[in-house]
Amino acid sequence: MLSDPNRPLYEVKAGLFKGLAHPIRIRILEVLSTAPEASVSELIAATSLEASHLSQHLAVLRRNRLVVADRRGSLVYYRLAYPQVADLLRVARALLGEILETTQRQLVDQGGLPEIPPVSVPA
Amino acid sequence: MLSDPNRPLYEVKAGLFKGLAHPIRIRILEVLSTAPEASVSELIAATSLEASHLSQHLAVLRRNRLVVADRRGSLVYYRLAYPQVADLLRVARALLGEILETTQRQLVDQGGLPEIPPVSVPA
DNA sequence: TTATGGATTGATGAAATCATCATGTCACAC
DNA sequence: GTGTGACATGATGATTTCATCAATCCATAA
Repeated sequence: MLSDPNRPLYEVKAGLFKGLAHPIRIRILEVLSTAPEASVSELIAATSLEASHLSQHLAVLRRNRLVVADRRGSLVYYRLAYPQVADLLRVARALLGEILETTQRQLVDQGGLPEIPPVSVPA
Repeated sequence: MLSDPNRPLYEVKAGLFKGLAHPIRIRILEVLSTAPEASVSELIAATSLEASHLSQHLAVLRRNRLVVADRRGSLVYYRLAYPQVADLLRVARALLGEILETTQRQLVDQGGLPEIPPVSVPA
């Protein structure tokens, strides 16, 4: 595998997922999936994060080419770099729904009552 | 956001991506996407990893419910926990293709010759 | 020019992850 | 029972990521 010509590709792909591997960044991308764009101020409002903390995560998303930014006047607007990012989130949500549902059912089947009422998957 | 009822969902979803955020694990999932199942020995052969190292990554995948294992005799067979995992990889590959293509084009447009010939996206 | 609001960058320590190696478990043969 | 092959788990340092805070940059207003 070390000499696999596709190896760099796996790295890049893993980098893509790495960009997604944080709740805050998922949240940011979800917001940008529902609106064509959002300024940093709007994102601060939507996430209630401290500016610099949000900015750090935006930098990660930029580095992994998941979002693009452009400055207009004194504000910076962010949007998804590709519509496929929204696709990815959609597929992930579908998979997640399956996982949660199955896990839930397994708990019930094992005799123990589910501790938590069936979770809805709105996000 | 701290009081967002969907917050735990973002965490679970991020956990999902976290499970994917490593080249080796991507590689493992790609192998399992093309075959209905594979034993650990077969995965060792496919990845040329040391047994315990592979096992660690398989544990991560199991914890994040991306694969399931069952033991038959003295061998342990792994397969994707849900077909949607393959979907996710497919969508990721499509997005990755876009990213690489666009990045490539931007480099050319900026006047510098691309250092690397156009990358194919077979994996 | 200075000041101010909006956003990013840099530096720090805490926390999680990765890679390696040693140990432990499970199934089967003897 | 012992031994062996096939995997998994635990412990360790090295690396990376996260969260917080201070400092900086950039655009506009005064």
